[in-house]
Amino acid sequence: MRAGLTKIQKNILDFIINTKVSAGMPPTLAEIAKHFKYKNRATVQQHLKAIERKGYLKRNPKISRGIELTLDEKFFIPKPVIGEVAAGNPIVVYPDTIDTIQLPTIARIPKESFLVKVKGNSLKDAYIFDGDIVIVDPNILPNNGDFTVAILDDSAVVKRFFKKKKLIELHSENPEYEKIVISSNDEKFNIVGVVIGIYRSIRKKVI
Amino acid sequence: MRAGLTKIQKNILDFIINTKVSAGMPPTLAEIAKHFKYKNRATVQQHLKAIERKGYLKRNPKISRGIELTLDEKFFIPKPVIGEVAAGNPIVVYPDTIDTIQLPTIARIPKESFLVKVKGNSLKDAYIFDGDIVIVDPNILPNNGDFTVAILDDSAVVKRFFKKKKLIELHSENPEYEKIVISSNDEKFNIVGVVIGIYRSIRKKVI
DNA sequence: AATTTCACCATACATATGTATGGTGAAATT
DNA sequence: AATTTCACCATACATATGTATGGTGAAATT
Repeated sequence: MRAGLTKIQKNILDFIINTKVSAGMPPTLAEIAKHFKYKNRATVQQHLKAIERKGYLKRNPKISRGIELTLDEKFFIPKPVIGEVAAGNPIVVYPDTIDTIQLPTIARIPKESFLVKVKGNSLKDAYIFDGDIVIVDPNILPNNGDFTVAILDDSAVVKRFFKKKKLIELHSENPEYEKIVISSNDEKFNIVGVVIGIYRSIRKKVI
Repeated sequence: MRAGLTKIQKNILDFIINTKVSAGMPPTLAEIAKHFKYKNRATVQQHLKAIERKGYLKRNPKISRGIELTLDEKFFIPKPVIGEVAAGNPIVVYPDTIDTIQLPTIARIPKESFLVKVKGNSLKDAYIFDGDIVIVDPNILPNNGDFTVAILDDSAVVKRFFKKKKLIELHSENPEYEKIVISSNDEKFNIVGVVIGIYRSIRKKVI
């Protein structure tokens, strides 16, 4: 993903995506320059030109904030957002393990919330399936029974959350999966957020 | 809804919402002025001030396009989008009938597609439930087996689409419901679009 | 060794942008 | 009858904004 972009170009593209997500609109050249501590906008201009040439965005000439993203679908993978969420603990995706998740986000969703792609069928009895995308709010605390995204030993899971006296239980919604029990102060355990919605792509193919 | 706003203020607010949906960012004062054929931006400025005073938006001073919407949730009801879709045939919602739908839209979704709220459980075997929101693309033609939104005698339905020789069949995904059979040239029948995704709000309550 | 790419810089410019101020006339309210 | 609100107008201004042009030095490529 993001093939062909240099490290700096990728950072700028990520910043644009993030600004769209958090501010609801793309940044101006000056805002990008300020963020990357460039002394002038011409540098940004040249980077944008390069990124555009590589096909990752489209510019609307003369229009302020006229940066359009041309990524596949409306889904992006904005590392920075995740960085904020899991602070120094970037979420690792184990591609072939059940229950791990991928972390994309959609162009415009509630501030600071983000999207997560579900792998595996441990939640199928709650009608959440492999490939579904769940929308996660990192700013609310989970109540018992809520679906939560949690980090466990460098892998991220979506499970139903139950807090007991000294333990936390993570339940699946599929009898084939056993519940996970962790002590509340386990350092390898971290709650990322609460699932507030799910999204599923339905059409098999566009012909 | 939109209580307290004058007709003109409401139109301006709707235009802002629509611009956010279609262009991915709010308009500038000049763009609003152009759309409403105002000779200068000061008029727009004063309207925005009034709309802000009534609590429907928040302005970020000095920032271009710095108009933030403060509406409940991220859901709006942008008449114009629907108008395009059902062209002169506004979708009627029968609140107590099974299978009818409501038509809201989300702040940022694929261009020209829109959202539809499902009522009834006729699609439950496809894991689409009462209250789910389906995302509809009006620009693709349905293939057999696609979920489609169709208008039938002034009521809108979400069903699986099958085209036979001279007939069109609309199937439910629930054995309790019979299929609907219409002749292809029935004037009271109209395909609105194809369901490309579903969205479900999951959290019961924020405490 | 020569050339290209990459990542910056400075400067300049037309125009876009938000904002401030003051004004007009009609309609609604007090 | 006096006042306020509403819906526009014109003009002015500082600064934001995208863009164009030309330049430097390091790294990568040919």
